[in-house]
Amino acid sequence: MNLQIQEKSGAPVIDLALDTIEKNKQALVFVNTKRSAEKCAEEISKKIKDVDLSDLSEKARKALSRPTKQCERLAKCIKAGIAFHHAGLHSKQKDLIEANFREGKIKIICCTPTLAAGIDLPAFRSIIRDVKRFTSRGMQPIPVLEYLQMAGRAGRPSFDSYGEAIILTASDAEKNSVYEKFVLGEPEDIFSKLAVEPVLRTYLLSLISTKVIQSEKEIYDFFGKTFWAFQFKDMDKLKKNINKMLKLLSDWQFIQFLDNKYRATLLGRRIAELYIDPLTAHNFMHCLKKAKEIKLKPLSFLVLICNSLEMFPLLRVKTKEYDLIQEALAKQEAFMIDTEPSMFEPEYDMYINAFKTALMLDDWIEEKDDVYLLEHYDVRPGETRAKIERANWLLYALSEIARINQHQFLLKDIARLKFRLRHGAKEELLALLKLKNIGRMRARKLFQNGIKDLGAIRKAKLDVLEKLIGKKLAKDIKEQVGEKIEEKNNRRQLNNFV
DNA sequence: GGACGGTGAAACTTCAGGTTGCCTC
DNA sequence: GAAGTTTCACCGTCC
Repeated sequence: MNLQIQEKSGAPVIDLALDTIEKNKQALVFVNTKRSAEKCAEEISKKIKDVDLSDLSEKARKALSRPTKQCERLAKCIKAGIAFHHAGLHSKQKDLIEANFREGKIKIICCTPTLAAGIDLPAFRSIIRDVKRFTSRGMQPIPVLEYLQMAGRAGRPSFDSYGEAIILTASDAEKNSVYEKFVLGEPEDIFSKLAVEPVLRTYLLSLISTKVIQSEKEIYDFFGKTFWAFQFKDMDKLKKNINKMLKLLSDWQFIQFLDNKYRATLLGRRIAELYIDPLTAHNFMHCLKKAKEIKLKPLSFLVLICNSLEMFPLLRVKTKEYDLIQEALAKQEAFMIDTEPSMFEPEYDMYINAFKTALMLDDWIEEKDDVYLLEHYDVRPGETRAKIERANWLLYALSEIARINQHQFLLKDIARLKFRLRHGAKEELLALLKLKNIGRMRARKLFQNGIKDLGAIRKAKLDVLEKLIGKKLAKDIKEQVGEKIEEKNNRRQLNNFV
C-alpha cells in the first residue's frame, strides 16, 4: 500500500502522528526505551496547538501526593491529547491514559512494549519506530513475535474496517531487510523455559512436594512428556540435568530419598508452596544461621532479599554513583547477613546492584517520597511499586523460612519490616497504620500533631481530628477505635491511601 | 569590557516488560 | 548501536 504523508516536522514519527490525528484517528507509537517514549510524546505534543485537556492533565499531574518530573512531563503531553506509557508510570496514571485513549480523548500514546500485549487497546495505526533493542549482546532486532503483537494493535473492530501497522526505517536498505524479516518472516519457534535451572529446580520440587512424581521412573516419565523433552530430544542429557537438580535439592534437605521414592521434607514442602527458587530459599537459610552474631537492622534483611533472582531486574548502579554506593556499602558492611563477594568476582556487580535496590527500599520505609526516589535512584513510581510488592513477598518467604528453622527471635523484626515496607513508613507510625483508610501521609499528619497511637485517637476531640483528616474520616477512625459517633451520614468507602 | 543567552557540535551515558504468593504481623 | 542528555566552546547582543 502506498501511504503519502505530508512532511511537516522533519521527523517521520511526528508527521505520521499528526496525520493520524488529522484523519481523526488514533495511534500507538512503539519505541524501545522509556526515555524515548517520553521524548517522543513530548515532541508530538509540542506540535499540537488547538487541544486543551486541562482537567485530564491535572488528574495525571496529581496522581501522586507530590508530582515528580515524570508527572509534570506527562501532564504537559496529555494537555495536548498525547501520552506516554511505560512500566515506570504509576498505575493510576496508566489507568487514566488507557481509559481516555478508549474514549478517544487521547489521540496518540508513545509507549514501550507495555501496550503490545495483554491490554486491549486497539488503535487505527500502530507506528513502530524501533525494531531494535539493546540487549546483553548489543543492539538486536526484536523477535518477529513481538512485532506481530505490536502490529496486532492496529485496527479497531468496532470503528475501522482495517488498521495500519507501519514500521519506520532510515534507509532503503533497511526498509528491505525489515520487510523481509518482519513482514514476510516467520515468527520464531517457542523455546521451553524448563531448561533454565531456576525453573527446573522450582518445578521439580513442586511436583515432588505435591506427590505428582515420586520415583525416579515417574520423574523421568513426566519430564519425558514435556515440551522441553520434545524439543530437546537428548533424553540422556535431560536425565543428567534432572539428576543434578535432584542432588542439589537433597543436599539442601528440601527432599529425601526413601524406599525408592523422593519426598519433600517439611521445609521443602513449604518452599514449594511459597513458590520461590530453592536456591533463594537455601541462601536465606544459610544467611539466617549467622543472624545471631550480627546486629541486624532493616537494611540487613533488605539486602538479603534483594540479592536473589526473584528481585530481578535490580536497580543499576550507574557510573557516576559507583563510588557513592560503594562507600555506603563499606559503611554498612558490619550489618550485612549476606557475605559480600570480592570486588573481582563476577557476583560483585549483582551484589552492588542489590545493595542499591535495598538502599532505595530503605529510603522508602524512611518515608521518602517518589520525587526523592526518582532523583536519587532514577527509579520511577511504577518501578518502585513493583519492587515493593516483590520484596513483600520475599520477606514473607523469609519469615516462613525463619520460623521453620527455629529462628523465632527474627520473626517480629521481619514482620515489622514487612509492614513498614507495605506502607512506606517509619516504625513510629505502625500503630496508626493499622487503621483502615490511614496510610503514611495521614498517619504522619496525625503523629505530628501529637496523636501517636490508638489511645490518642480515642482521647482526641472529634473536631481536632476533623481538621487534620476531614470530617468523614475522623468519624470513621473514631468508630474504628471503638467509639460510636451519632450522626446519620452515609459512610463512604475511601480508597486505601498508601 | 563583561555578563548573559542562544546555538551547535562533541562527549557521555544509558538502554522492555511480565509472571509467580500469603493473610496480618 | 543509537537516542537522548550534558557539556563546552563559540558567537552575538545588551547594558
